[in-house]
Amino acid sequence: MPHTTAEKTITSRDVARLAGVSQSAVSRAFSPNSPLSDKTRAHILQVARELGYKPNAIARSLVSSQTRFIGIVKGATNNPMFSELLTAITEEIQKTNYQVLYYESGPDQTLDDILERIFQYRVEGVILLYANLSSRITHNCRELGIPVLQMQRYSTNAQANVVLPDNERGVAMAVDLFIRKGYRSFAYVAGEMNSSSNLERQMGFLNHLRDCGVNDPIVVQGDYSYDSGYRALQQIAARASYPCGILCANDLMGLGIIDAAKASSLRIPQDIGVIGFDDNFMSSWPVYQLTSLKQPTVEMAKKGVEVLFQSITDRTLQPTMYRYDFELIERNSTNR
Amino acid sequence: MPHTTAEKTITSRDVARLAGVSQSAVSRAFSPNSPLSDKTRAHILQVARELGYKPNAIARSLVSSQTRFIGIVKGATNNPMFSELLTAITEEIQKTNYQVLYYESGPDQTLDDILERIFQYRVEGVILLYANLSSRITHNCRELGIPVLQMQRYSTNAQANVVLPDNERGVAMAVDLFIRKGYRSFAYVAGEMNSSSNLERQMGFLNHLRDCGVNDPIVVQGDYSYDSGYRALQQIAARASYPCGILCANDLMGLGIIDAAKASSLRIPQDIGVIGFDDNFMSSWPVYQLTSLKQPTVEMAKKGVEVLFQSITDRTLQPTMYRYDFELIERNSTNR
DNA sequence: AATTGTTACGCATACGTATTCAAGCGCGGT
DNA sequence: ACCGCGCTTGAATACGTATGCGTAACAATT
Repeated sequence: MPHTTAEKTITSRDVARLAGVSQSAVSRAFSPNSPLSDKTRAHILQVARELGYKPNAIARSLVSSQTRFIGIVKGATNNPMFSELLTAITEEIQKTNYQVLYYESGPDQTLDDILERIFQYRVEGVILLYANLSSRITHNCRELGIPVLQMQRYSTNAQANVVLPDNERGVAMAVDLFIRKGYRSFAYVAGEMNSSSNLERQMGFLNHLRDCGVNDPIVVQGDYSYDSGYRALQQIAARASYPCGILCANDLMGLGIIDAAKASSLRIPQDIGVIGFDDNFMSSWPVYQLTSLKQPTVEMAKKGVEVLFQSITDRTLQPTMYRYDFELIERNSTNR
Repeated sequence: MPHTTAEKTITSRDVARLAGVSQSAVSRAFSPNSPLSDKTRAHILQVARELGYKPNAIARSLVSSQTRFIGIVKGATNNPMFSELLTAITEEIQKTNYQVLYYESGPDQTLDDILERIFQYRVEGVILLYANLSSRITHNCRELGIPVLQMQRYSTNAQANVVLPDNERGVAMAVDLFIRKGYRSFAYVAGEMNSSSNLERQMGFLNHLRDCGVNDPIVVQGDYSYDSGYRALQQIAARASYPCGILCANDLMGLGIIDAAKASSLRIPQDIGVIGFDDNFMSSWPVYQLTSLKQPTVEMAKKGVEVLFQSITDRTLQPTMYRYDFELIERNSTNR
């Protein structure tokens, strides 16, 4: 398609002509470590500014075969923690000279389309921001030699860098707190079944309880949503003995539990104690005061980006996994 | 920097050689409307698949001077509505053959950096996703002829396309509901002062109240946060007569109001009625049941993207503004 | 003054694709 | 048999930049 505007784009040649130097000099003027005398560099930059010249990153990408694109693919979720992560990761990438190509992954069918874009735009690294999707993107990216970072998702056959919380130690902290506070019966409200976080948390919870001599915790299937937490309480109430410690695979369900408990005139924290994951901003609100296991999201974002860049720089590097400790934020929901 | 991997990148020439055609034929094979016999096209695509060839979008951009990038700049906020908007807009763009370059705008100093990236990567259109930042990006983009879409933010000198809710009619609906339900005194909890949404809502509320013969509503300054809403109630309680209808510039503050009211043993909706904006997902939770003015975010995202693309296609087009009606979601917080 | 070492800079080319132009081809109409 | 037309295709070029290589300029050393 032809240019519809009459404006001519200003190239390094235009600057060169006006500055009385060669095009290469202009190019070097914009590459800090290129050999060029301070004097001419200053002159060129001056002329460039007057002309309103901006280097064309696309052309640069073509010749250097470095696009400086990082693809971020985020799954559908309304858990605010993923938005937090997105923000933290993006800010981290913005500190470098890389750009974020952002993709929203809806139902599975869209994955092929996203993959196509990632390949065609020669994205140098991919960050996966969801806990419960297939690992197809990881697979295909690896096939093409594109380094991958998975946040919040464990892979056994991981050909990807992985940054996630230490769920096992997290649930241990939760169990210990429950026991220390005198809760004697236990329940787990599960998140989506194909979520690796949920799997680890559920297994860890049951295992650690067994180690503590508890063999019959109630397990209710939820789906990470507030509503599923709300409904879960009714199932728990039907079978629980009190005081009962309820661990939820995320905060949203924990908040649902609390509201349902109030509606059932179960007392928190006397009759039931609740612990969630992720420390959503709502959890600190006075009506909730939900005890939560908080991930060091900013720290994890930093590490993830760092590791991904290492993989990009050194393509022979083996993918690695980093576990981060939760911080247990004690609030009223366990304050017996 | 030289390639660190030994893998050679596969180009259209490689495909051409193996398929026994010219490079131009390969190029045409991947452009649906280019003249090429079905037979050779099929053959080329077949060979391309075998070789694992993917067209290089960067090179394509260079020659066609169409990057197919849309820049999205999102402001710092933890209002979930902006995440919703981001999702909706991104999905809409993904239906086209454009890519999203995503930027997170922190404090004002980062704007220059973001602008630099937008220009250097030859972004074809920019979407601004915040209500309370300066219009510097809009200005600079217009100078360079880049079309801009502002969501949620009105500009008087708007050289930008603008999509936002009809705040005036929204507050009118709120006032009418309050009056119909019998609230006789009124208060407004303001959002950040440099937010255009807040300005319109505040002015509209006061004006429409005056039209209804109410001249002395209480106005409390908040900052869109839950906490500021919580604190606002105390100031309102000190001066209000009951029943009092409180309009909040967003839901988060409304939720704060509700929690604070409960703590002060003020009854909702008998003593005070609360209406917020944006219908956050928390607002429908049973403990809150906050009446809210909901924006048709998906519809607005669609229109915004559509308008932006029109501006990109026809650069002579004058920027336009679109107002969308709120939907009043009545819940218990006004159910006197 | 001659030599060496160092820095500054221009020339030419390459990156991978889209597109213009012209050529080749088959085919039907006069 | 000739011309003209539509359809395919290839050759050549352009997009805007980075960079290897060679040379010129200049400083430092003998």
